[in-house]
Amino acid sequence: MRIGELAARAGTTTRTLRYYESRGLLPARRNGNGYRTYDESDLRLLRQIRTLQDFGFGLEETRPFVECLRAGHPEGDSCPASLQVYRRKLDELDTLIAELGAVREQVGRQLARAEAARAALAADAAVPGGPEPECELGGGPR
Amino acid sequence: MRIGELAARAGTTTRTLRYYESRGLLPARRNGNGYRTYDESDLRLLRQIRTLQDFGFGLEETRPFVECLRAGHPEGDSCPASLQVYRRKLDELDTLIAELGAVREQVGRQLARAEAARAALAADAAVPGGPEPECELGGGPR
DNA sequence: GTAAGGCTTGACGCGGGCGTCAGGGCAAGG
DNA sequence: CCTTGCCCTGACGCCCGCGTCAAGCCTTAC
Repeated sequence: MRIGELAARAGTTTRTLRYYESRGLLPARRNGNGYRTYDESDLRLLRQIRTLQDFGFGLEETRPFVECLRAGHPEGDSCPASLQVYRRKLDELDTLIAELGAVREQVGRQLARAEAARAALAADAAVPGGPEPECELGGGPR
Repeated sequence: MRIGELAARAGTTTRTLRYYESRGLLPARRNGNGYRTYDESDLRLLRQIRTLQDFGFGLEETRPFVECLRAGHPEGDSCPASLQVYRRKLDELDTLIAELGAVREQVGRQLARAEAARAALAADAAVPGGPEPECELGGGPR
């Protein structure tokens, strides 16, 4: 199988495969005319890489899985190094999710506060003698 | 106030301020010798930008807040455009958090599955006549 | 013969928010 | 006069995973 076919079968591009090879992740044999040649096991490695990438793993983080498969293990995560990557990733995810949750809460509070302030302004404006509108209020609470 | 002092007072760098100016976010007056000159209101704008940046807002997303302040409003989020940015950000955060949560779950399941598989292997190995260990099991469940 | 479609390497672009270096000016103090 | 310390502009670097263009070779079909 040549590079185009492998790329198509894995739902990626030839550029990506050459990039992986340049990183030493997915080396290829060459046939007589210099073309890269792959087999089914390469497809397996590639699919492992792609799955992890979709999970947000960096390329380097996929390396233990690939090496594990190449070592003949049944799954990419059959080796301790892969499990370590899983655990690190879980920690990272938990930390990140917690941070994002905190930010979300803060932003939500800011929004609520700002909306309340605008509502108060609008109420004042509706009262005779209240402060005049300060700006283009076109997009008020609708 | 010159650029160095403003940067120090906002806890950032001169490079950052020049970058903001290049993006049109924080323009500066110039004094006789070409030095940038800022006042307290610029510090206010800068602090607004930095706060939002810390929340993970992109620079462009801070623009409505800055313009709102410059228009004379009491807060950067006193204007409808800023509220819209808040809302978009909340949506983005919710989406992202949900995605990360899903990934976290998947990775967690993969880890559990892989660990169970290794435990089964270890158990087999402890049984006389079981399959021989396939690899360096040094990092088993500890 | 030639056009097509796949393959090769090499190299630049991108996005975001700056860091960092190069090369030079301005003002004050010893 | 010289140093020190601030300021200036311009430009390249970084991170990451590729996209995309350039220029050219191999093979097959017509």
